[in-house]
Amino acid sequence: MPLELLRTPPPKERSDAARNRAAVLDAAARLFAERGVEAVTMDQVATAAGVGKGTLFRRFGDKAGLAAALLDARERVLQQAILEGPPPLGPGAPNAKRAVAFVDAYLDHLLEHVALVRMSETAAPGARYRIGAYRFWHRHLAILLDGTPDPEHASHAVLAALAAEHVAAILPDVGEKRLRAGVRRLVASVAAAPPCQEDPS
Amino acid sequence: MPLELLRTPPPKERSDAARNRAAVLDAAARLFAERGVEAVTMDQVATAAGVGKGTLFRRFGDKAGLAAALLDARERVLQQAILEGPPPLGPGAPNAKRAVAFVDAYLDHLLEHVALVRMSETAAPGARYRIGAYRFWHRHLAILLDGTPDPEHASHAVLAALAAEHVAAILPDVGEKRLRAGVRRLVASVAAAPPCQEDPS
DNA sequence: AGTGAGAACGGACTATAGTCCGGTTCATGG
DNA sequence: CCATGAACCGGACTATAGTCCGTTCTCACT
Repeated sequence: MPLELLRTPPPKERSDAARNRAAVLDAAARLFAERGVEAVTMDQVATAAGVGKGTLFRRFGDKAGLAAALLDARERVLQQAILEGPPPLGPGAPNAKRAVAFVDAYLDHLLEHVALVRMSETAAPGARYRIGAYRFWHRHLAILLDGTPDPEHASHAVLAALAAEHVAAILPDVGEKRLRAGVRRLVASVAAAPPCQEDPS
Repeated sequence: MPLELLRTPPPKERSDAARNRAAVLDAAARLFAERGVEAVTMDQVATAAGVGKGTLFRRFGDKAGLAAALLDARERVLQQAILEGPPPLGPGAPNAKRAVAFVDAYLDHLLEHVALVRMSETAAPGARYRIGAYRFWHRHLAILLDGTPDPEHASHAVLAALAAEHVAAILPDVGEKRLRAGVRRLVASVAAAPPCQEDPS
């Protein structure tokens, strides 16, 4: 028995489970695209997928989890580009340039799926900060902001300006152009702060 | 808009309405303090106040509105100190100093009522950006960041790092000390950015 | 193939936010 | 003091997220 439990790879997914998971993702993608994420209930997703609510929730946890699952593939593309892609997004460029490239790329991703990302971040309280994706972005940015006094906090602060809720709220006010420029400027000034900012009260 | 509803308007408030409003605020304050904001249902508030649910919701709109009403007095104190208090929070100090003083004071306020502010900001989607208080903070900070290329966006970005959701999430990670220092540094570097940051790609 | 353990299924069930509308109470003018 | 309309009251009602648990299906091992 102990030997069985030690198997590192995930225990194989049952065929019915796989079939239902695909059906749910398929139905959800279609419904969300048709009617908007907010307007679709979990009951509707379950019905459209030909699946019970219990199945839906056990698989994805909650509505945020379902949205996250739909975003998963896209996020992985971005993560891969960061880890192994060409500079300046990938390794090889100076940190400051990579940080700017990251926020640019992240905004591309975000603006293409605002509603979905927003759902994945806001359905549960504090959901955003618990999902693996956030951890990844945060760690990456913290490493790039290495020269600052507190890279961890600086990274959190920049990501706060990239929260879906925040972006969705200010986009109508400032527009995409100013938003992009503003975020670039933000990350640049945060990264460049220590050398020029010398004036503790 | 809720702010409008909270000020006793010119059209005289009926005596029974006033009595019920006071009873609700009283009961809500007590219950929230006793059991935590999240754990208290609107039904419980209504019952404890000796009032029907209809009354509760008509008066305060939703749970966010109730939380905002409870915070109203405190917020006004801070707003008053900003408008007419002594420097550096009030008028008279240089803008950069006032901006730092503002985030300090705002964090004092926020950390004292995280749960309540969080509820007022997150109960409804996008609630934070619609309530009058946010508008006030944003306008104030934008004026102080006048020298930056886009004060409006810079102000939004700093406030993003002060969102209750964000602060509540990172506080366990970084602690109050680093949080305060990080935010101070953020606003300082944002305010100081244009003179030192010279490197458009 | 037969079989048993356990994972997956699904729909009834619960909890809670927010809505609705008929009945009641207040403030004003006669 | 009484009539009257407007504003307010309150609890039954709706909608939806999320849970529970008896039943069904898969798969590995005889």
